[in-house]
Amino acid sequence: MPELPEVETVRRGLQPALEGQTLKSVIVRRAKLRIPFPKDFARRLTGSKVERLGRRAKYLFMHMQGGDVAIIHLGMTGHMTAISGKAPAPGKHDHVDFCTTAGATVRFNDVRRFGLMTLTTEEELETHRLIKNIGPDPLANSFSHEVLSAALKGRATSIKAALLDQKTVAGLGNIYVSESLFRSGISPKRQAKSVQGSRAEKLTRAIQEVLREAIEAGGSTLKDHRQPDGELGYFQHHFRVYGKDGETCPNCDDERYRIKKIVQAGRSTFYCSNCQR
DNA sequence: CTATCCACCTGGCGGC
DNA sequence: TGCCGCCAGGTGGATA
Repeated sequence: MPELPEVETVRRGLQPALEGQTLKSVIVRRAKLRIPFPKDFARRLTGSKVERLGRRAKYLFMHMQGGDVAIIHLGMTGHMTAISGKAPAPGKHDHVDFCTTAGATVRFNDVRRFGLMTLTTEEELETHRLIKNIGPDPLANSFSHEVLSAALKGRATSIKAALLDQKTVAGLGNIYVSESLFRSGISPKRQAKSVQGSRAEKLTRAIQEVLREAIEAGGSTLKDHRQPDGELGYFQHHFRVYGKDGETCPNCDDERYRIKKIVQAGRSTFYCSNCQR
């Protein structure tokens, strides 16, 4: 499911069930997702209070009283559901339950198991191996077109590949890269280093707009994504190019340039060759 | 450093 | 109905 807007939607949706609550039990039903759980994962979290939920790019953080931080990534198909009252029997892909003393259960489900959970501390969060190399979060105050231009400078790879690379900007995935490039009129095939000046400004604006609108819409539900209350996201209805190959472009509407689907770095890209240069 | 390929997993869909 | 290949919102390690 999850690019930045979906993860942010999950964070917001889990706040009522978790923030300020004490974990009565943590049940891990599978020792390993993408990476093994720390052996003391459940023990260290049990009995602690969740101070707040944070997010950096596609990573969700559970900041615990006492200084521990649980790092959670949803991979491709991970989602989290907040259940009030008695939780139903876990299904095949319900890998973890966080149960609070207030009687709520937050359940992590991940069909493909590309997600991960691990533990660190406040002091070591910024230097954690999963976190230390990722680039700026595009919705953070520190992000700007200057930061983006600098990250793209000198890079011969395509702008599509550069934006998917979490070291450039952290949080975009396959959907929102295509949508951002469309909104800024930039071809996904253009060399990253040529996106400078006004192009970088337009792209920065487009990225921020797309992400904000998507969060507002509860993210995009293609298959797996659900908000923690079970609601679907509905930003997929606002896609302009993603998954729309063969349709006419919503901008130029010119029959001669229908939305194209190409493969870059092994991933599909959707764009209009007329509007994006 | 870069680019490419591949592995990690499961499930849904289309074609035969 | 079954089998097969392909595809999917992500990431990171190996390789050249």
